Amino acid sequence: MSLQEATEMTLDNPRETFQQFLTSKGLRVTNQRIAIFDAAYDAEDHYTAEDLLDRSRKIDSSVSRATVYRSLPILVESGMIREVDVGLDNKYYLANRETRTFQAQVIDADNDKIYEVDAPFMEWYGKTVCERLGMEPVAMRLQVTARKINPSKD
Amino acid sequence: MSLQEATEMTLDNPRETFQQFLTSKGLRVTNQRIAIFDAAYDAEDHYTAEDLLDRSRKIDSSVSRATVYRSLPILVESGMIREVDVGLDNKYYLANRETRTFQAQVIDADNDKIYEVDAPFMEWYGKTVCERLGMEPVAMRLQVTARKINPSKD
DNA sequence: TTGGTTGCAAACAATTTGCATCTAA
DNA sequence: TTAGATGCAAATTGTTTGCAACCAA
Repeated sequence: MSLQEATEMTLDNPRETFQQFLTSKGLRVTNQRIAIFDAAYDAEDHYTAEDLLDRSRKIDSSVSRATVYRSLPILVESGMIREVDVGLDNKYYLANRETRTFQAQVIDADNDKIYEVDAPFMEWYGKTVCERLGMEPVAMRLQVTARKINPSKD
Repeated sequence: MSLQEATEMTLDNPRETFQQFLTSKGLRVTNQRIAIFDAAYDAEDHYTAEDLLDRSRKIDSSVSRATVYRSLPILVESGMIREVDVGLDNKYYLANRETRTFQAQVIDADNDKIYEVDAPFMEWYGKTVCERLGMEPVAMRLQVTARKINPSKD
């Protein structure tokens, strides 16, 4: 395996990417941070801080609630997960795997389940809205609360 | 003044409208609720529950924090005010005067100031996003965090 | 070696609730 | 008259913080 191949492999491995992020910021690579990262990046769906604590502890039982809360902003800043605050009781988080187009959230009004939906031209739309105020978008979110049209089947 | 004129006047008066809402729901018209309503509907800008408590107390000093919190959902349900949760530390509220087109929120990333902006075709867009999931929109929100393009002047 | 990191428990801040009292209808 | 509404203070919930012990670099 060439050095170049090794480098590429490394960059393909999300955990390595996260470790490099930590190092580049002068932060330490601790067992707890790796356990929390693995739990956070593996998850299929949205999760709360408390969910993440449970999942992290299955990997490293020493993980504390405080460390989860202290790690979440780091994970978000690294771009490996996204934060989604839809105004429910707590904030939700989500692994940020391939997605690059803008995502909208649809919240089922009957069970608070969150769906992520591609909304590509949202980007342009947000920019338009900002222009009227002489501003430029830093982040944007379309959030739709909705209800199943035919609730016979759930 | 005819009876018809009197009725029209009544319906034009927001406080009367709110009182009628209370009565129609079998809720009592109390001094505190009216004071809170007046404070809430008069406000020019967004406000928090705590802001509203201060404003209400200037009208009726007996208003308690608990009553403000208990009244807010009623005010929202009456349609006289709107709730805007942009994921900042607390929820914001806003008098809902004439507006009928869809509103987007632009949050200044530098000072957390919230701007309400008309976004009429959002309505259609939200519906489109929902259709893919076999749902219909109950409420929707476009929220854009943005920054002044030329921050020389604030 | 040593400054960043951790777990713990206490602290916080926003909101909700139990209860005795009050009051609109 | 009486069920709904209120004020107060205590409780709850999600999150943050101070601090002594710990450990990655």
